[in-house]
Amino acid sequence: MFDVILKNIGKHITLSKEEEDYFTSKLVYEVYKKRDVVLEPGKVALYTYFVTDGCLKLYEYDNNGFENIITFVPKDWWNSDLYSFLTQQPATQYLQAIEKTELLKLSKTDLEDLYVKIPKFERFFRILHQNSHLALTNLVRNNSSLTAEEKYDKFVERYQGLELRITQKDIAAYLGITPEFLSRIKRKRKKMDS
Amino acid sequence: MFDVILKNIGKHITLSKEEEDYFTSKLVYEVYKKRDVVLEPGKVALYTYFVTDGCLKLYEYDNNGFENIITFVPKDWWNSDLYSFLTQQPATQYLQAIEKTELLKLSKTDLEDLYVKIPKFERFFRILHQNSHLALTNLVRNNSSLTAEEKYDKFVERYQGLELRITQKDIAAYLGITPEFLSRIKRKRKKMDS
DNA sequence: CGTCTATTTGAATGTACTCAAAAGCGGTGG
DNA sequence: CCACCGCTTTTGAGTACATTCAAATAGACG
Repeated sequence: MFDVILKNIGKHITLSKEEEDYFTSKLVYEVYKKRDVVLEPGKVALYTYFVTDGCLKLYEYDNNGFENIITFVPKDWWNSDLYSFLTQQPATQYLQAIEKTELLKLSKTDLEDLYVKIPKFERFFRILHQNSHLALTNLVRNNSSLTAEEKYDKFVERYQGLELRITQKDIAAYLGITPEFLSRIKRKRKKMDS
Repeated sequence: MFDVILKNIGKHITLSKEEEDYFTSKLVYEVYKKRDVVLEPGKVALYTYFVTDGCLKLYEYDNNGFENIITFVPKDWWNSDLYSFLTQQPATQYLQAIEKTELLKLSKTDLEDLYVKIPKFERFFRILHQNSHLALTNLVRNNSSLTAEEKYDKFVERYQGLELRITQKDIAAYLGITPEFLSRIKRKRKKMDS
């Protein structure tokens, strides 16, 4: 049950058996059905989540009432409403399963304790946020220099096969374009392939 | 000379006098004139930079040959070509002074040593990257849901007064719009003000 | 099977871009 | 200290990429 997360952590730090046991004792396992909501606006993000199977979407509504998908959270990824989790203010984002999803959650207080008891976790999350920083910088660059068509290609490339499990509507909401326009892009693709 | 950076670090961790001295002994002070290049593509980012006065821009050229400003680095901010700094591969980004700029640089090897000798720095940079993660998530959201006009307003709001020291061309390159279009936005603003 | 939502398609529209040219401004040399 | 050069900013006209709204079709789920 903890194999996936221990392997994920093992990429950056090495834990002793005791440390692994202490860490996993703080994790709570949960299963969500398709469309189940893990976190929603108004509630405080008490946990950060690690997906062991399935996929979540992190999104919110913009001022025009459009669903704006911030990121998908597939297997082996960590996420939460980061602002809410850090400040313990009410969330503004939804975290929702787009298919049956299994995850492990870790509470803010347990994480803070973990930083103190096993400082290697400072390193682990330093590297994790550092990588997010890098990935988001790339995303910002892409979004401002690529056309919708090119963004779609990058998306397919990056999420390797995940695009087959996500609805077009959600992909459009992630790319920041209308579902209608994404439909036109895909039609064009099909024509060019044949 | 080290006041600004020690205060910056003191926001998140507390160092003893010895730790402060060890840390500052690793810093190298440099002054750049307007338009001087701090880092350029092809060279490896051996350092991460902390600006104590002035302002840098971090940018690169996209596939269409347009200058794409990733971020401005004003006083009290850290930055570098993060990918190059972490992997020690050649940089793809330019780091350049947009006005006379004073900075402190810290080498990759000294930083790695620092993580080992004073693990509190893991915490410090964990928090720093965590905050970048948060800020970049906001930026991605803004970029996909706001019009160019609204993005400009957010920019002015966020960089409080810095927009007066930056050319319109650079602001446009940061916002991902043409300088011509930014000019039209500002004209519209002036009309509405009067 | 029926309902509800997602996807496709069409036509009109809007936001931002391209290219071109004029005006403004800053830095440098005489 | 002024004049000139080069770069930035402004303005105009035409265009492209992506949206809006509407309606038809397809597909998912109970």
